[in-house]
Amino acid sequence: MNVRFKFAGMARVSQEHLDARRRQILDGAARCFARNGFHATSMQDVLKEAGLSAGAVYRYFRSKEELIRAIAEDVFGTVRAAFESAARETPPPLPDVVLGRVLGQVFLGPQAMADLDREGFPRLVLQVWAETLRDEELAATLRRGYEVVRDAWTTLVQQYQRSGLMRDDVPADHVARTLVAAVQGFIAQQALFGESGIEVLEDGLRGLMSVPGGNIG
Amino acid sequence: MNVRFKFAGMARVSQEHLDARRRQILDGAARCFARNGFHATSMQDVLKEAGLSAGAVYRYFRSKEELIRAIAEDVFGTVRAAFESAARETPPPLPDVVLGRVLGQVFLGPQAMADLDREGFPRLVLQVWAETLRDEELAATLRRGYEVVRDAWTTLVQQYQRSGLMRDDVPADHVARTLVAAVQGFIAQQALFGESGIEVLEDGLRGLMSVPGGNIG
DNA sequence: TTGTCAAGAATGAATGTTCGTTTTAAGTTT
DNA sequence: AAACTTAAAACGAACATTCATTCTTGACAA
Repeated sequence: MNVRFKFAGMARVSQEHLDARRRQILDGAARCFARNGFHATSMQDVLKEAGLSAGAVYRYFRSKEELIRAIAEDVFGTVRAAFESAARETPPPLPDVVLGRVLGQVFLGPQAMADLDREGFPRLVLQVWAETLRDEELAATLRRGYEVVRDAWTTLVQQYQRSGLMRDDVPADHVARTLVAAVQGFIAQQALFGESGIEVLEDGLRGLMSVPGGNIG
Repeated sequence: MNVRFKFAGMARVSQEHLDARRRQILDGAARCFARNGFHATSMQDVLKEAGLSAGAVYRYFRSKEELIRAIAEDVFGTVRAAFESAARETPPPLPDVVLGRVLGQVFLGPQAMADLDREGFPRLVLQVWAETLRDEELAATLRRGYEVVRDAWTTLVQQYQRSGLMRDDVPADHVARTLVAAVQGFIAQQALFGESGIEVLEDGLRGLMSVPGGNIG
């Protein structure tokens, strides 16, 4: 390279190389963690899966906890992006279609976690949820993201209500939370009981949408 | 000694005492595990919480794994019982009511896990899900239980369909899975975002039930 | 009732192992 | 050869589990 000044500490390898190494570690770790959880996976498991030595990995992540957090935030980001992009569609499709879009994005979407196969990702989500219960910083991050998602979905539901598509005597954010819950539950089922098509949730919502009434309360 | 019959293994303390000790260990362990997860909880944490020594605990449970499995199966049982009893109600109430019953049972129900407070139980459920991904024996148990629940709920949905309450061009078991997913997702939300009333899910379903149409497909 | 005793129940310090992390030495690139 | 990265050995801490020991219980003799 024709750089004239070389400062002490100047990187010897390109930024792309550094980024690729980081991603190589994250991908290997994600595979391990999806398989065995964070705390039953040793750093040596991660090293082997990533094909690197301890020194290498500890150059990119100061500790196992930092690695776990990086993975968890990747997962948060992927899921959150799926929820947000589906809520932004105009005009808003009916709930069954919206939830189908979310799941499509989560499982196939713009490859934040490209390296994980379709069954790996839901497993990782469950591990991240469990870890979130132990790590107040992760919990705070998740809550912040969830608030944004819930607001977007509440707005979506209010559009249904204003257009007369949905009764407006139920709080919009209760409906929003329920839709989010359906997706979360479906992800849990994918992890626990194996893969199944997105149409399961779509059909399920269509069935529910055809039930008249419900108690006024 | 002129004792005529002395059986080896003759109980020195009452069966109630043994049962109470076992429960004391399970309750302490459940509190620890709900707080910190299975693998970030040491046996010494469990011992302290239960107020017993290592030897005492290892008399009742051969290993940490055996303790984890006992806890997990308690959790499975509690959730499964809630799903089953709600599905058995005749005549079947509308979906919003049925799901409300399930949640009521899970959070307040016949105290299988009496010792855990309301926020503790959903946390424990998430930890058990995560552990289930690592333990094929737990996974098999969960799948067996889930099949029974899904069958019961499919039957319930078929009753809706036969009575004309729900369109019958969607597979009943897809609707059943969706209802179960909504409950699972709600439990996850309880653990991750804090408590909220059962009426959130009830209202949410009522809102959805009032949406007409949905694509035929 | 009271005292005795064998066996079950409980203890907690000790054990060997495994973990995350650091250090050190060899290698690679420019 | 300088600048920097990687590999591998090594370390202390923490872990699950064991075991020699002490305490407790309840049947039975008197």
